[in-house]
Amino acid sequence: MAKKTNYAILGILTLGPQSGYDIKKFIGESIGYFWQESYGQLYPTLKSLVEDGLADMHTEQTEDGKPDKKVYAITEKGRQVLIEWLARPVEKMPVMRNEILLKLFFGYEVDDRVSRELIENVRREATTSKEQMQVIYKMIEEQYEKHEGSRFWKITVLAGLHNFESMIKWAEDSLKVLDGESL
Amino acid sequence: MAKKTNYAILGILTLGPQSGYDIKKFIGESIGYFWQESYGQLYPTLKSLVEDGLADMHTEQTEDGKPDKKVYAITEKGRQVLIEWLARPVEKMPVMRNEILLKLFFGYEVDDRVSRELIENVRREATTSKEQMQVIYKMIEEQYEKHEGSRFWKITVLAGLHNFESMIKWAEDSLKVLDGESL
DNA sequence: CAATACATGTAACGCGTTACATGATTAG
DNA sequence: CTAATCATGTAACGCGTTACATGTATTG
Repeated sequence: MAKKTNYAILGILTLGPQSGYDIKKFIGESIGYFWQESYGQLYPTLKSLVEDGLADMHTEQTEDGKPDKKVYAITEKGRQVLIEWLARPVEKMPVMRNEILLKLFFGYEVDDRVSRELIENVRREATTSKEQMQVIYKMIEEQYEKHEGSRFWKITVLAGLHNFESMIKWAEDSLKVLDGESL
Repeated sequence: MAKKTNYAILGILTLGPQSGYDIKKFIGESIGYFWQESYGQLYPTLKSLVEDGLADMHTEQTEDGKPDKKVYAITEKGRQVLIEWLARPVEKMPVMRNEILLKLFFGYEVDDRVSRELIENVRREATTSKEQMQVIYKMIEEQYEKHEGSRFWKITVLAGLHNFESMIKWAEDSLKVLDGESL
């Protein structure tokens, strides 16, 4: 049960019974900016959750030619396993491998314009992402205020917001440093 | 040559000929907060770099019982491959999987104290890391000002600095949101 | 006396992505 | 008419970590 995918799925199932396809879609529309799953992980994991008694499955007929929809629901045991994981402290933050920083670190090997473009690209993308985060934040405030999860969802969006904000500031500072200015 | 390890090693070799052991050590003392390599990757990759003519290797006798030190140096071809990679735009930022945010997202399933502790832990660790980054930044200013790489190294340290700063701010804001305050 | 630094390497394992396989329906 | 959406799944592949294997010298 070490694999995080298990817990991600169990967590999403607390929001209601749904299919693998639904889960993938939900991820894309909510936690996608800090978590993702592929079908190659999703479907086998759902199967194993049922085998371990952490989820139940029942099929739903869809009259037309589509394959039967398999709807999964979290069990009481599953909820307990999830809660136990949530309460466990995070072992260690895995050291991210940041390709952009790696390239910048060796920037002395190339023309300054190469590094400058790299940084400006980050600024552009971070600016767009920040705006999206702001929209999502307002959406939660307006549409999910009553939901028991709203405070927690705001917190995760806030993380993205602060992160992209810091990237924008970093990009601006970095361009100055590139030009030889001292901060 | 898709594997990033290749370029990381080639980049480090631009700073001078060195062994696999040296490279690992260098990573730990410099880019370790955004890049890491294990011996399981390092040694086989070094071998393949030599096979591809991107690096040269010669052994150095160490009189005592230690194994012969294998010193690697980047070749002209290796430098060209590195530069070509540096100039290539970053394809896509790989979506990080952030376990802390995943836990917080499902915070409604547990007592608030669980989430609060998670956040306070982040703040503590980020505070320590930020201070370390500040020390490193000053160290670069004082000891490497003359090196052609200093501007680029400052930029990468700045990224860590901004990142940890934003995590601290996020943690503070999040604790307020947890208490029901609106931002 | 134990742990850490020095020094190199391989094998096994697990996780995660991508590509493949299939096929109907609906929206542009 | 073509692309996207709905819907499930498997197989292959690659990357990266961890554990194993070996052995000396130095530092605390």
